[in-house]
This record gives sequence, structure tokens and C-alpha cells, in this order.
Amino acid sequence: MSIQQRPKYKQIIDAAVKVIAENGFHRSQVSKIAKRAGVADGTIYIYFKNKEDILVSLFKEKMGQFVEKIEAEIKEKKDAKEKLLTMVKVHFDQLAADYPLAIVTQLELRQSETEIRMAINNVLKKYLHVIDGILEEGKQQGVFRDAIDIRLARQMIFGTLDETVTNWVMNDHKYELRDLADPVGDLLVNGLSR
Amino acid sequence: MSIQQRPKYKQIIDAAVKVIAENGFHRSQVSKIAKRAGVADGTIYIYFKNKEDILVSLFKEKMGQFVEKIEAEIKEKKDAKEKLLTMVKVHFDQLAADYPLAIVTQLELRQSETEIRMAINNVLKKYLHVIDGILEEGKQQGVFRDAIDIRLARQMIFGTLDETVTNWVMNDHKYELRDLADPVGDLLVNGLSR
Amino acid sequence: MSIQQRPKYKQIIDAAVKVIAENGFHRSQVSKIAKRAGVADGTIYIYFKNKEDILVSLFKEKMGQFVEKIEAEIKEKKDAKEKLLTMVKVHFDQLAADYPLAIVTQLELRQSETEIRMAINNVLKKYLHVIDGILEEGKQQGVFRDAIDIRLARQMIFGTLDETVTNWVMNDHKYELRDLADPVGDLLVNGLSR
Amino acid sequence: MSIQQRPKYKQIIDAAVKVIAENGFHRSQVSKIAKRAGVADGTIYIYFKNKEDILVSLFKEKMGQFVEKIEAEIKEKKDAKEKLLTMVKVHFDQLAADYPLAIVTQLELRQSETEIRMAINNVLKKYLHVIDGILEEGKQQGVFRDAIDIRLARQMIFGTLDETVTNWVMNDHKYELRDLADPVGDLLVNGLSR
DNA sequence: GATGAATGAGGGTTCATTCAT
DNA sequence: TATGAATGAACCCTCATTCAT
Repeated sequence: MSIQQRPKYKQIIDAAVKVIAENGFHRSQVSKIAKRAGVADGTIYIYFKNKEDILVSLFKEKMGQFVEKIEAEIKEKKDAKEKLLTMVKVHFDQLAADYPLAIVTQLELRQSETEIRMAINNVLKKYLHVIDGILEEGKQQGVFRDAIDIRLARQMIFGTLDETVTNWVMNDHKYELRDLADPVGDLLVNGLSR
Repeated sequence: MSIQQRPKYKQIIDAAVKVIAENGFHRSQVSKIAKRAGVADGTIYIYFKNKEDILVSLFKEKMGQFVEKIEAEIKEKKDAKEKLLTMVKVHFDQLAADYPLAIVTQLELRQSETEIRMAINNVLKKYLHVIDGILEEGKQQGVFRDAIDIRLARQMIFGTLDETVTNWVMNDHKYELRDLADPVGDLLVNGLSR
Repeated sequence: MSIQQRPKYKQIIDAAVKVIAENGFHRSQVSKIAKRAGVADGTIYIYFKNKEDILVSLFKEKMGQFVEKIEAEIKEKKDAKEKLLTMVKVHFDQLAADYPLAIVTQLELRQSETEIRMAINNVLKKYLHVIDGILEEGKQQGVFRDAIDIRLARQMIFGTLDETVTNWVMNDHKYELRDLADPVGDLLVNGLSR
Repeated sequence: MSIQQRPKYKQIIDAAVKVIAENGFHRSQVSKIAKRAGVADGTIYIYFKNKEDILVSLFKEKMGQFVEKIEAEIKEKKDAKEKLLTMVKVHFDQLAADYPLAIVTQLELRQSETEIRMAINNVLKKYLHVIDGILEEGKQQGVFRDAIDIRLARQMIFGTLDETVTNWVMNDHKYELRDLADPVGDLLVNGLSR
């Protein structure tokens, strides 16, 4: 069931993002999310199995859209280098455009129980596959070095982007995240090119 | 006050690492740490202000040693590239040699309140300065590109190492982390070199 | 309003017996009874004032039939002793023939609030009157001792039957309840006879 | 650990009896019991595993004493009939002397989950063994009929006593329970004698 | 310094009941 | 009549911290 067709489902997820971004993960009680969503506490449990399910669903919905957007934009590029640069740009663009979401995904959701984080990791796999695809294409096109280990390169790319965004969030987005897309992209491309 | 001079202080910190590694952050109550350390619950509060203080102190002590070891090893190298490669190697070596500590720093401690993680980040600053030093030296030596933004490069380096170790921990250290030191180091050096 | 004329009323009561027998009193939510009866949750409240009313009505309907059956059978007997023996037999017969009902009346309904049990006790009064009638008749006929206190004898009879059936239910009806009718009847008659 | 040696344990159990007798089982929250016992809510959980454990322990302690008293008194009697009459007398005496306890055991505790009632039944087994002992002795002494089925007779005795006390409680102990000991005892003895 | 019994605030979840359709 | 989505009050238990000994 998508976000569009169930208004309360969407309301609750959006409320959860705001409440967690504003109060921090541990001060975000279900009752606070319900109040912010304009529904009763019990209504939450019509749409979600439990509190954990809100968080995982939140991540699925938001990251689903996130990755779809990235996939759509890189599909139009031919060159693996351009795909990578585009990916970095769209990655930063989306989080810069939704600061509360950035707080939640970069900081707050990581405080959750190991179980939730496992579910979150599953959602992330799709993104990691996109990265792997670019890397393999780059090797076939001869723009990335053959010797590159896909897994390590993927960890470098994801680790770099993640660390960059987390630092931006922790510094209260004092600077423009979008301005970092090009230099960070260059850094990564440089590390991979022949 | 150093670890050596206060036996119970050290006992408690070491107990905390073991308990958190074995039980996970959320199942690591103060009473469990006390029991494992062989002291009474109340004794904890003679050596630490509160539970948060145990975690931050743990990180300070362990990361202090961690960074000192890295500093000592790279001091003997002249070339910035070699310093970087050595740093990666010693970073991986130390965590591979102490798996419980790796679990705690890579996974469990990140579940703590945002405030604790801010304190932890302060402790990390010393490590980040070491990285910055290598980068600046590399630019002066002419081995790293002039155009490189120190902050971004530092985030790439730290993000890559962190992501690599986290993946290794999450995969139950099924493979040898030490084997990744050379390829990961090469990847990073490649990204920075002229 | 009798069971016959309102199909949904009957459906709901029969569903309640099944649901409570299968799930136990505390796991028998109104919504579960509604689903089993094939009606919407809200429909329940057209036929019953509240959940308590379902339980009391259930007891009224089922115990009404139960006592009517007993009255009909003993009417055909002349001798008070025979009436008593018949009563025991029909009491056991009916519950042995409807095990779910036995579970509900002997075990599950007793977990209800004291108030509901008071209402249930009111329903039982009719049965207790039947017992009293037999006892008085027996004293008039000279087959039961004059000195017998009606109230105490009634409590002995009802207590004995109740305890016997409850034990049978608690032992998962491993043995034939009907086989106990004669020996239990004899025991009681012996206690009352001159 | 007996009641005497742990003052808080005893306080909590005694408070539970009073609170349940006054408020009814379902309105007896742990916090209410704690307040009545003069301890903090958390203290309850030092002495009891959970709420259920309070109830089962309550029953064990109180019924343990109850049965011990009965055993001690009948030990002094030789004749099985006298033992039975004494048992009835001491049974009624004890509950008449502690009306709150009578409310709790006869009415309120029966509203508990099936699991608790199973534990309670285990405690009762000791009492049922005492009854069985008297019955067997009576048969050996030739005062009770040989044909008597021990299990059925035990159910008659326990059922009669239980029903009698429950009726007394439900009638707000308007009459003297102790006055019923002799007539009820006679009724039972009559039912068993040759 | 060391102990450990005692404290008490805090929150996820259930479910009987309502009411707009 | 019938529906079923929505409501919101109610409660057991955990665990960081204290303090009398």
C-alpha cells in the first residue's frame, strides 16, 4: 500500500520524522507522534504493528523514494563516471532538501535496537546494488581500474557519502551540502579511475 | 587519573566493554557491568558520574590508546603515502585484535543518546587531526593533489575506514580485516594522488 | 426476546461460547466474538448493552434451558430421592454433551468481575429453588431427615455437583462424567436420608 | 524464606490481601499494593518476580498456614469422624477469623488467569491429600462405607465447604460461619457413614 | 572507600465502545 | 439495522541512581 492511498499512514510517518528530528529518538514517544499526526494513540496500531514498525516503515518509504530518484537520474547518463557524479549530487540534493529526514536517517535512527537496524540495512541493500552496478559498468567501459574490489569500492563510496552527510548534520548544516557534491564526486572518481 | 593507578576504574571499563559486546547496548545495565567488574552497583558511582560517563570514559581510554599507537607508528614513516597506508594498517590491526572493542565502537555505542555521541565525536577529533596532518604533509610533499579539500578528504578516509570495519563486524568477522588494509589503502591513496 | 426470533442474537451468544472455550476468558475480545459470529463489532452493541451483557445473557440463555430440562425430567418422578438422582444425572448429562459450554461455565466465566458473577448467581437462583423444592418434598415424604437445614443441604448438593464437574473439566474430560452420576447421587442421598 | 524473616515480603503480601479484598481483583494495581505496603513500586519486584507471583505467593503462604493448622488439630483426634468434624470446624474458624482473606480466596483470586489458578490448584493439593487421608482412615476404621470412591467423596467434602464459605462471603458474612460447622459436618459424616 | 536495598518516574500497547456513513 | 475505523484510558515493569550503614 503506497503512501498516497492511506492518508493516516502518511500522516503518521511524516509526524514521526518531525517528532524524532525535533526531540531525538529516545524522547519520541508513540503518544507524541500520534498527537503530532493528529490521531489517537490507538490509531497508530491500526496502521503499524508496533513502534519498531513505524521506524522501519518510515525508512522503507523514504529510502525507497530516495533510491528511486537516484536510479531515475542516473539512467539518463551513459558514462559510469557521470553516473557516479550524478549519484553523489542527487544523494546530497535530496537530504539537503529535507533536513529533518537527514537528522533522522543520519543520527537518530542509528540509536535503535540492533533488530531495527538490521531491517534498515536490508532497505539499504538496494542502494548498495545501485552503487555496485555503476562500478561494474565502469570497469566494463574501461573507465575504472580492473583491479578494483567492488565491495571495497562500494564501502568507500557509501562510507564517504555517509560520513560527509553526517558531518554536515552534526554541524547544524552551517554550510551548503550541495556544494560538496562536485569535490566529493571528484575525489571518488579519482580513486577509481585508471 | 590514568588506568594504571585505579584498579577498579580499569576493571569497570573493561567489564563495560565485555558486557556491551556480549549483551548489546540496551541490555547492558549498570548492575550487570558492576557484577562483571566484581564491584557493587554503588561503587560505579564513586568512579563515574553516571552511566553516560562510563561510556564516554571507555571511549576516551580505548581510543586514546588507539590513536597513540597510530601516531607512534606513522612517526617512523617519512612519505605521506606511506603514513596513510600505515595508518590504515594499524587501524585495522588494532580492531581485528580486539573484536569485543570493535563491536562496541562500531555498533553498540552508536545506539547511545545523541549527547553521548557528541562527546564521543570530541574524542575522535584527535584522530581526525592525525589524518589532517598526513593530508597537509602530502600536499606539501607534492604527492597529494593541491586542489584537495582537507575536510572532504578526511571524511572520505575516515568514512571509508569506518564503513569497512562496520561491515566486517556486521558480517561476524567472517573474513580477515587485515587483508583489506592494502587494497583499501591503495584506493584512498589513488583518490588523493596527482 | 427469545433466541429463536433474533438470529444474530443467537449467533453472537453461540460465538461467545466457542470463542471463550477455545481462547479462554481473557483472550476473548469483543472483536473476536464478532468475527466468529460473522457480524461487525458495532453490531454486537445493537443486541447487547456491553460485553458484560453478552456474558450474563449467555449464562441466562444456556442455564435457562439447562434448568428447564432438569425441571421437565424430575416432574415425571414422584419420589424425592429419585428426583435428586435424576437431577444429578441430567445435570451431568447436559454438561457432558456440551463440553465447550462446560468449560465456559465452570472455568472461564468465573474469571469475570465480581459484578458479573453476582448477576450470574442471580440466574442460578432458579436452579437452587429446584433443589430446595426436592429437599422440602423429601422431608414431607419422610425420606429425608427432618433436622436437615435446607440451605446447608442445598449448598452441599450444589457444591458437590459443581466441584465434580469442575474437576472433570480441569482433567480435560479424561473420564466419563456420566459414570459419576450414580455414585455421586448415592453419596448425596445417603447424606440426607434417615 | 518464611514470612517472619523478611519484613517487606510480609508487608507486601498482607497489603495485597487488604487491597484485593477492598478493591476487587481487577482494581488492585501493583502501585496500590505498594502504597498500602508502604514501599515503592519497584520494591515489589525485589521480592516478587511479577504481579502473578504476588498472588501465588500470597496463596501459598496463607494456605500453607491454613492447612498446617488443620493438620495439627486433626492429629490429636483418633476417630475419622471426629477428624472430619474437626477439619470442618477449623476450616470455617480460620476463614471466619480473617474475612479479607476469605474474600480474596473465595472470590477475587478466582478471577485470575488460568495459569495462576493452576498454581493455586497445586497449593490446594496438599489440602486434598489431608481429606483423602481422613477418608482412607475412616474406611479402615470401618466408620465410612467401603464402597465410597475417595475422589468423589473428596469432591463432595471440598465442594460443600467451598460452596458454604463462598455463600457466606457473598452474603456479606451476615450470619455466623462458625455456627454452620456442626450441621455441615453432620451432613457430610452422614453421607459417608455405614 | 564500598555496599546493595530501596527508590519512583516513565511508556508501549490493548481493547471495549462510539458514531458517521 | 449494520458497519468498522477511530478512540483514549489504563497499567506493569525496568533500571539508573541514592544513601544509610
